[in-house]
Amino acid sequence: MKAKIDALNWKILKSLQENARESFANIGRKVGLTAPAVGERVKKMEDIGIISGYKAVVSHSHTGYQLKAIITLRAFMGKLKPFLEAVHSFEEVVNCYRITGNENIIMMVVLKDQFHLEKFIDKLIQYGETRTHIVLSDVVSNAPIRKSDS
Amino acid sequence: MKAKIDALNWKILKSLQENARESFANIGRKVGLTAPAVGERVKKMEDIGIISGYKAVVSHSHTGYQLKAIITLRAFMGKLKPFLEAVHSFEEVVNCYRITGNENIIMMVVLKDQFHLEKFIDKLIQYGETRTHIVLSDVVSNAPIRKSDS
DNA sequence: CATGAAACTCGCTTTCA
DNA sequence: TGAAAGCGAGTTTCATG
Repeated sequence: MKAKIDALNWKILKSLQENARESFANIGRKVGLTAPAVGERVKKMEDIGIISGYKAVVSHSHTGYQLKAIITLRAFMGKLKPFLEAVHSFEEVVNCYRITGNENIIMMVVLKDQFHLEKFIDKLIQYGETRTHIVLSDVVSNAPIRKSDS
Repeated sequence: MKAKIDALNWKILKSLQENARESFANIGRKVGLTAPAVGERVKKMEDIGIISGYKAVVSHSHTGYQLKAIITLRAFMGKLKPFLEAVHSFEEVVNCYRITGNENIIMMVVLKDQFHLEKFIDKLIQYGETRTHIVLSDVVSNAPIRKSDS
């Protein structure tokens, strides 16, 4: 689980979180290593699981999903498991977490418009009680993990 | 805002969302294009804003943040703006949204342990009333944007 | 298509335990 | 002395005009 990450690896992680397509040669120039050395360190971090992948960030608004919402769900008796299985097939759901508290599920969803939202909520109603919050603006979006100043 | 994305571009987006470091040549083989053709399409999607970046996904648990929480904030009078400025400097905050409803802010935070959580909540108390939900498990994590079946 | 750059492999060297 | 890490050269693959 725990892994010692030295200062050089933190610099590499910073760079890859800012631009995952940056070349190892360029990263090497910034951190003071040769390209193969960077490649080796990156591969090791992938193997250990520190780096779990590389994703292109696709704009929701540019792909037709203008509306974002946070929806909490308080699942009915016996309906939590069916929901957990079904949620993977809901294309609207970007993030979904099981949480403690009165509601057991919280999810971030993207939608085309208010009609789409209405239809989506209707789809959820069989699983439990929902509460919906419209997202007015993104303040912080997937901030990079930085070196913990412990 | 809205941009026509054809089937080929959706395939390219799918590939880049699965692995942002995949070479254009490889993507080309999968979708039936040459490398330069893929490069051109990708560049255009970057210019338009459909692709807004490429990020390495770094594991929270492997970097010392074992605890995840969702915290809502109901800001005190006059404290919302100061919070919105300060939140960018909070390394614990991965996502933060302004939302409608009784609470005006919701954020996803990563923490080292329960003591870290306690300290973080103390830091928030000056801005408003908080409500904390511990994340028990990730059900869906940054799901890729797929073609809307409209 | 052609050229320059980048990624991978390998063998050599240094360091530190 | 053995393991780990970086470097440099050579080859293959890739990006871009």
